[in-house]
Amino acid sequence: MPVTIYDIAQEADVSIATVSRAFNGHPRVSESTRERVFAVARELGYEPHASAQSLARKNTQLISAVVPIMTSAFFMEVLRGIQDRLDESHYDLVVYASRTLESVGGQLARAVQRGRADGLILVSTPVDAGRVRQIRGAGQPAVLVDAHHPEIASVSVDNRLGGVVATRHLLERGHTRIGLILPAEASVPSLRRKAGYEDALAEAGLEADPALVVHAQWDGDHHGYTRYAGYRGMQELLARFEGSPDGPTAVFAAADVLAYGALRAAREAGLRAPRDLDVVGFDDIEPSAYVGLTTVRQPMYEMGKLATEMLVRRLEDPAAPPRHAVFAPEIVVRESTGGDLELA
Amino acid sequence: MPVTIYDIAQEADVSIATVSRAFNGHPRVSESTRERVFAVARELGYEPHASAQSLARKNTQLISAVVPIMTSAFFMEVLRGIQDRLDESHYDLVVYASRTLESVGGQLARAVQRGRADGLILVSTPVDAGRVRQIRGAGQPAVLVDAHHPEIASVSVDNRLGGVVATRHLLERGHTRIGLILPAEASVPSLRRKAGYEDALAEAGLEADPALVVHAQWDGDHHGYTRYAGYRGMQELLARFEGSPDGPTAVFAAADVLAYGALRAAREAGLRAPRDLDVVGFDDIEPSAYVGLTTVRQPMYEMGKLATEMLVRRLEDPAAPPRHAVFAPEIVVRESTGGDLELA
DNA sequence: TGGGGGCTTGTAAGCGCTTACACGTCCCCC
DNA sequence: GGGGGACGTGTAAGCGCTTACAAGCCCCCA
Repeated sequence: MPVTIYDIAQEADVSIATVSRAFNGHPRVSESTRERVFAVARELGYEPHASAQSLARKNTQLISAVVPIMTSAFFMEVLRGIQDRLDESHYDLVVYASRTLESVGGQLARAVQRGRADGLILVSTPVDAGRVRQIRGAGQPAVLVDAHHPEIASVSVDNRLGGVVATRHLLERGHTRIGLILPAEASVPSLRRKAGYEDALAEAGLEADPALVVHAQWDGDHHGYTRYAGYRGMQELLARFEGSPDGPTAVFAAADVLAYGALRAAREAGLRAPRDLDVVGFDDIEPSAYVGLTTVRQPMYEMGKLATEMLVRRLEDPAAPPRHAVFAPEIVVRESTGGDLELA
Repeated sequence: MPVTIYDIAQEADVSIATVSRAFNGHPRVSESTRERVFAVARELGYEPHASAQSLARKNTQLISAVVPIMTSAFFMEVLRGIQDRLDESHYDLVVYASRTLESVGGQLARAVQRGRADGLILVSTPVDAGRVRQIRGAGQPAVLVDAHHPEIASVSVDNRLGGVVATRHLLERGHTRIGLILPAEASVPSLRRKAGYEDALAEAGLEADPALVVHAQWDGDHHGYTRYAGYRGMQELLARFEGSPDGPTAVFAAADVLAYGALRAAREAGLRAPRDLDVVGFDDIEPSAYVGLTTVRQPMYEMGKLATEMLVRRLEDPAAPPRHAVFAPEIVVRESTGGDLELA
């Protein structure tokens, strides 16, 4: 039989209220009683019952995170940040990793069920009016990561600036014919990156050539964010300029995974980065360091940490207004654009 | 104010018991009543309160997974398997990602708190007698992944066989001087892999040369499973045979991350795989496909899925005996030992 | 026509905790 | 010496559900 607060009360010869107070650090419990209660509890191996506490306290000490698995490597980093911040608190983390953007709705519904969790972190999930209603209806504070909505707190990166930074880097290396590989399904972040690409070109007095922009074929998975999509995208780009002298001498892929595929396609076509072609990605997920990909870094770990920080703060002080934090992305120059090898 | 079962009962003019029955699909509720209840519930936006249900039903519909973050890429795959199986059930997942093996104890304690979750999945976490007691004491079924203990159900890979397979592959490619890079902190899996390495050598009539085995210097992180450790390990291996003709012509790294570092060190020393040196890893985490690393594949996704399957089964039928599933690892030949490039 | 049985529903007792309110002590000070 | 606080503790009412038990109803058959 599991031992309950009643067993402790009886054994320590006090009421259950006192046991509860002792366990919750209530100031008005005499030192001697407290010690006796703890002694008995230790002896009997008592541990409060989480569900019972949740019901009585009206909070679960749980935070839920909803993430589309499409962002796996990205998500790992965000998760690390979340966990690290959570370790300093009393919250545990419930993860809803949906496989597709369509299933996010269902996951979200589970995440915001009454009495399930106290707060919500939504990663890389676009929110529309319906979602906002769903979230607000739940009455739990929420923070978006890698997404934005005026009514909900968020942590993201300046995607447009990221596009600018990537493109400028390529321009500085002397390129004027710069290809752009986007995911087929145009997400808001990818569109902002494209805008940055165009802005940087304009800044340099260059006109954007639509022929240099490809929306990488979507194979139905991960909403177009796959190596395969990047591979096909690069092939198409190369095919467009076959035999022409106007082909791209550099490529900006709107996500690292796309860049990996692009690099592969280039290699198969006999083009090596950076010898024959410069390639820049976006995200800086872990493998990028291994493969030496120059990329625009999103501080994923920090984003997860900050989002959690904001959420925990809101939980402690519900009156705190939602904030919108925007990180400035930085370029990490590696071999794919002639940078140095990295040590480790 | 949140709407409770009482509101529905009142509005639908039935007792709360009937509302509860209707929601739980109890057979003895008339069709008309059921419909009325649902109609009212939809109208009022009712949703059962998870904590209250947990308390009354004595189950939480939550499963907790404890993972050392050291296995991040590995864990991602396992997590995918867990999630996919969980999606078919009513369980949600609480993730305890500890940063070090030391902190696993604390995470475990939280995971098995009374009333927190119904079952437990422990990934890559060695369990000793104390842990077993901790787990059994919680009274919730548990399954280990990438670990083993006679008393607890588990899903793992035959690590010794993996070592054999990796080494045989190298032997078949004509190598006789095969280096072995292990993590500094000898874990059970890594020791089994080493045993396999030795067995395969013996099988080929070769004697294991201790000078070819290095325990990669530990930088305090991830328990020795880092690229940096592999990098230093490879450097040491090369240093040992500097100027000697007996140096290794191939290397088996007991984990992919170690192999990444080893490849880097080799490259810096002017050695390219597979031109000058063959390299085989272990795990087949995602980046290995990108970098073209030949490796021994652990079916991480399947392991996560099966572990969850076993756990859910135990939850449905507590009498079911714990099983021990062992997968046979397979080698995936890629460029680092002269294999083909992979498409995507 | 009366009694038994199957349906449907309600009553009420938990599940294990938290906490508002109240009560009794003891001490201090005027 | 009596009143007012502080302090420590107990009583009991929830928190929002589930479910055993019982009751009412209707129908059927002897």
